[in-house]
Order: sequence, then C-alpha cells, then structure tokens
Amino acid sequence: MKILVVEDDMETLEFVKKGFFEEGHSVDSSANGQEGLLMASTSDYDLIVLDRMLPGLDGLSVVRTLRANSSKVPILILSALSEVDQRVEGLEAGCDDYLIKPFAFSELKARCNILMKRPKVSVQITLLETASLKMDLVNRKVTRGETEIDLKPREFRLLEFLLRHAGEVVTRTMLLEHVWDYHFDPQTNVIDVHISRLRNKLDKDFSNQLLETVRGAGYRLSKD
Amino acid sequence: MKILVVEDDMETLEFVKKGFFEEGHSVDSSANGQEGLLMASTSDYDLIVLDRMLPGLDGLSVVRTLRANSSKVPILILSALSEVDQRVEGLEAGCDDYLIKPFAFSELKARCNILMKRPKVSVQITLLETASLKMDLVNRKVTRGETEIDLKPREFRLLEFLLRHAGEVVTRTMLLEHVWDYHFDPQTNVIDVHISRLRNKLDKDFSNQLLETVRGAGYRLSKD
DNA sequence: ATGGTTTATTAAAAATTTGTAATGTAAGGA
DNA sequence: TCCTTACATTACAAATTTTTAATAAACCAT
Repeated sequence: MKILVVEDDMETLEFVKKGFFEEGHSVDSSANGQEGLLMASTSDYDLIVLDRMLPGLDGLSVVRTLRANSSKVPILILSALSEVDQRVEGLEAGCDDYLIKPFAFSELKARCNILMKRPKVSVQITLLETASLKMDLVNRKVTRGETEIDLKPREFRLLEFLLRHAGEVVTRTMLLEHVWDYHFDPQTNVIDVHISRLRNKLDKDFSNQLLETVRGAGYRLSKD
Repeated sequence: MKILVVEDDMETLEFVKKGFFEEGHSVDSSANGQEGLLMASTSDYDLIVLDRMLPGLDGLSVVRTLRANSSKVPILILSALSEVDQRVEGLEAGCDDYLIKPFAFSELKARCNILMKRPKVSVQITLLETASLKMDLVNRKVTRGETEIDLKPREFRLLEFLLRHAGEVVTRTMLLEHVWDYHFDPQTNVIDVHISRLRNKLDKDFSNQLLETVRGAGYRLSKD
C-alpha cells in the first residue's frame, strides 16, 4: 500500500512513517500543505494521513481541493482540535476519518486498515438500476420487478447504454457510436427495429412505459 | 436509508432515533444485544449503530458474529470506553467506526453519512485471473499478457467456467450442465469442438499451454 | 507394433441473431 | 384537414454463431 503522510511536527511524522513502514507499506511524506496537495494530486495513493494544521495550506483545504477534483482517496485527518464542532467540520470537508492527538499508533493503524480495505476506486459498477428495472452486468441478467427479461446481445448493449444515461435523451448518433460502433450513418432503420424489439420485451407487459421516444431528438429511458 | 440502532440507555436511544428520523431515515431499534443481532441478520440495514455495552450480548460480540457471517453492513460502535486499547479492540472486532460518548448528534450524523456513502455490498468479482490470463466480466474482454483475445459468446462462457475452476479438472458433464445448460448427453462432440476453438485462440501463439486435457476425466485450465 | 478408444480438427449444416426494406401509423405544421 | 416527416412494425434476407458429422491424430493396453 502506498501512503502519503503530511505532518509538520517532525516527531509525529517520524513516528507515523516508521509505524507504516514496519507494516510493510511504502510511505511518502511532506511537512507542507501545498506540497502535500501537489503530491496527492500527481501520484496515486491508497491513503492520505493529513495533519489539520499545516504551514502553506491547512489540512481541510487540502481535503476540499482533492474532493473538488473528485479524488476518492481515503483521507484521515490528525488533529489536536478535539471539540465536537471542529471534528464535524473536518468530517464535512470530505475526509473519511478524524483522529485526535495524542493517539496510539495501534489506533491509527486500525482505522487506516479499515479505510484501505474499502473496495478500490476502480470499483466497477455491476448493477445498473432504474425504477424497477435491474441489469446485472456480470451475470448478464435483466429483470423488471420479478420477471426476468431475456435479451439478445445487441439488445443488451442497447439497454445498457440507455440505462447508463437513464433520464437523459439519447440520440440516434450516440446509439450508432456506442451500441453499434458505427462511425457513419448506415442509412437504414436498424435502431428503430431494435428499439421496437426492446420495447416489446421491456414494456409490453407493464402499465407504465419506460422507453419513451422524444420526437425529433431520440429516445429516453424514464427514471421512474 | 434503513438504520438499526441498538442501545440500552433509553435517553440516548431516543435522542439518536429522533435525529435520524428527522434526517429522513427509517429507524428500527432494540435495547438488547441478542435481539439486535437477530434483527441485523434477518433484515437488510444500510447502517447499524451499536452500543458497546448491552444486556443480552455485548456490542463487540454482535459485530464479530455479523462479520463471521460475512455481513458487510457498516457498523458504528458507540461507547463510553474511551481508552486507546478499548478503541482498537472495537475497530479490530470489525466495526467501521467508533464514537466515544458523550457525543453530538452532528458528529454521529457526519460519520454515519460517510459510512453510508460507501459503495454498496454488491462486491462482485468482475475480474477472473490465472497466470497471464485475464477475463473482465463486465466489459467482456479477455487478454493473455498484452494481447486481447476475441471470443464468441459460448467460448466466453466456456472459458469463464474453466477460469472459475482453474487448476481443477472439469468434466464433460460439468461443462454440459454449466456452459450449455444441457441436462442430458447430446451424443455429439460439441465440447471437443469448442475446446479446440478456444485452444486455438488461447494457446496457439504462446509457448506454455494453459488448457490441458486430462485423458479420461476432462479438461483443466492450468494455474500457471 | 497393433487395435481399440479417446480426443482433435475440419468442413458443412442448422440455428440464431442481426440488419434491410417495405409498409403502416402517428405527430405536427401549413 | 391534408401533407410531410418521423417513428413503428413486420416479414424476410444476410450474417454470424453454434452444432453436427466425418475424418484424422494421439494415447494406452495388450
């Protein structure tokens, strides 16, 4: 595991670095908030341990900046500020845990292990869901309510794309690009035909119709 | 969100219940460890808030039991036991956070929100891997080393089954059952043909052959 | 070695899936 | 309302995938 520790108190920093190192992790460190942010955004870490009060840029600002750039790294804040309000402020900035100084390495370790055990950022979505419609991408099964819907490969891809854009209008061009890998107009009504077939399987036996056509624009899979 | 609160101190229980309720969650509760465990294991909660000291069965035992049954519910322990060792013990039992009493509801809320925001339990295996061979079940892609291997649907299912039993001998009967959904012997050589085709794509351009035949028994996908 | 048996390979037939085109229907503007 | 255009449906044709069957090769016991 690759860990970044940002802490200006040298004693604490060495203590934490040594502890992680002995656990077999690879540790980078910085004593400065600005530098820490730069490291965090240019390299991939499995965990960031961040002091709250730092020279350069304070810990919470680092967290907010990373989160604003939609980084999902687990972040643990270390802080001497133990008041409830301060703790809440830290958690709301977007960190994942907040540990109060002084602390034992065993507790830091335990909390970090929890954070690092989380499924990695690259968690693949395996279940697409909208209203009563569910698509299991791993087992390639589609259900609406209790009934299973059997789809041909192309129908599956079509519905997958629609589900990934549920609620949005999806144009014919988008469908040709992403469901058919066509980068030209086939001048036929392939899409119409497949939409019709999909509708038959999807909406026929139900009262509310999910797959609606947006005249002049394309199609939309209703979100409810 | 569906939350279970197990707490024997009525004042705290009401305080927490009220707080969550006002946040728009649905809350169940119990004042007893044993009952709490029963509820947790018979119903699906998005979060469990658990007092550490409980009549019936203590909080940590509840956590250990749930984790032993491979439940992945986020669990937050509430406790007056604030010593480092006690906190570590709690975290190591398998809970996801540990909050010390007395606490402000705003902090409990902030910590619970973090726990509930985690990607849901559906930790499906989406990548099957053996030696240099990788199968991505979501994107339906197979690679050996750097080269991508294009498989027909049935070939994909066949390889998937072999990968799920890598290193084991897989009989023809097993293949008919799980790859073809045949529950009888088709009296033809379908399997042989598909094995041959799969081998062509899988092993032809490589020096070590992964798909070996175990004469008289079936086939085996080598683990290395 | 030889014959019987199991597994491999190949080509072609059958089945399935996908695409085309013709026809029918609904929507919106003149 | 009528006419144009966009979309829907249907039946069929084309392409792809899967299965069959015939033949060849490999393995093992005698």
